[in-house]
Amino acid sequence: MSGKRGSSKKHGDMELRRGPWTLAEDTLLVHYIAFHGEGRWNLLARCSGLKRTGKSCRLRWLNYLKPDIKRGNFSPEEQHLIFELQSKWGNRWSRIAQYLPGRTDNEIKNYWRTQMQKQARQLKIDANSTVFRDAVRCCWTPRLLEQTSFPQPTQTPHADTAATAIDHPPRDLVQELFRPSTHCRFESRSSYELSGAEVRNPSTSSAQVSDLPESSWKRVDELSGIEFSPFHSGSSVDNAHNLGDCRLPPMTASADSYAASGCTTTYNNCMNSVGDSLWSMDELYGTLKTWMG
DNA sequence: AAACAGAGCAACCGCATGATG
DNA sequence: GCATCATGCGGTTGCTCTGTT
Repeated sequence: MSGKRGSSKKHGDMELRRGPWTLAEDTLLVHYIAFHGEGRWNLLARCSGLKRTGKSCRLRWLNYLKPDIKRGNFSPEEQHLIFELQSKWGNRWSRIAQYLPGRTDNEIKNYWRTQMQKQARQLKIDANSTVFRDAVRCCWTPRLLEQTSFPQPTQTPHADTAATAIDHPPRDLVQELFRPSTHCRFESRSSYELSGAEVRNPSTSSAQVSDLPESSWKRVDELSGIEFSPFHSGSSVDNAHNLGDCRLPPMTASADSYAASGCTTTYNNCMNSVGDSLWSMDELYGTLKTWMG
């Protein structure tokens, strides 16, 4: 990147400030917007007396000063929604942010990078890999669901209506998004290879999801304006929703049998690494046992 | 207590897109 | 159709804080 933060640079005849905003600048910006409203950021930058670019003013307002911005940790609902929507859409942070009222794309982006990629690092798995997504879906999702209660939305968002504000994502959307996790199955043999490279079993990969009536998924589309059909195929992003059938080695099998099958690394890494972070070991074991009956 | 490392996050940049003349 | 400007988005940087040694 050219230029360090905190320095200033010429813009026409004016010396532009950069770097962290001061309280005085914040106050000035807030008051200006209170009187003149948002938008026309370059004009705002010139007329407000702020020695900042319009871009900088906009960013500061949207990411920090705007009154409805929510602060603090992400709730389980929010965490799960971020995961699901990122799986679906990739790094479309502004789009994802539309479904998390009060959260900014920047905040979500930072959250994803720090939290998710930290988990992936600990598991020694690529955060973008199917292995990691499956691990999160099967180990983390149920825990989030336990902690989750979704009040009815006050308004339904639409993918093409960026300015629509909601208090919560649509209940049906969330239920459908979360549904695949309830279909997780543990089989006696892992379909994963070492080092994060995965081999999926195409014969069973969507069996559980396919049990769902397609109409229910279409209903979600109508409500949310976004496509969550698990029946679509094609891009990897779309395929991320075909993961209703999660495969991990059974907990009761011996280590030797895993070693023989050559698929212990991912699983062991998972079990050895997750205890101090996203998942607690006790809860994870409990969840796994529940699933296994 | 000091030094160091890593995480978190605010802010910057380049690029894409849309609006306007 | 083209040029210019404004706005928005996603990737990246680097400062600050916190935990560890």
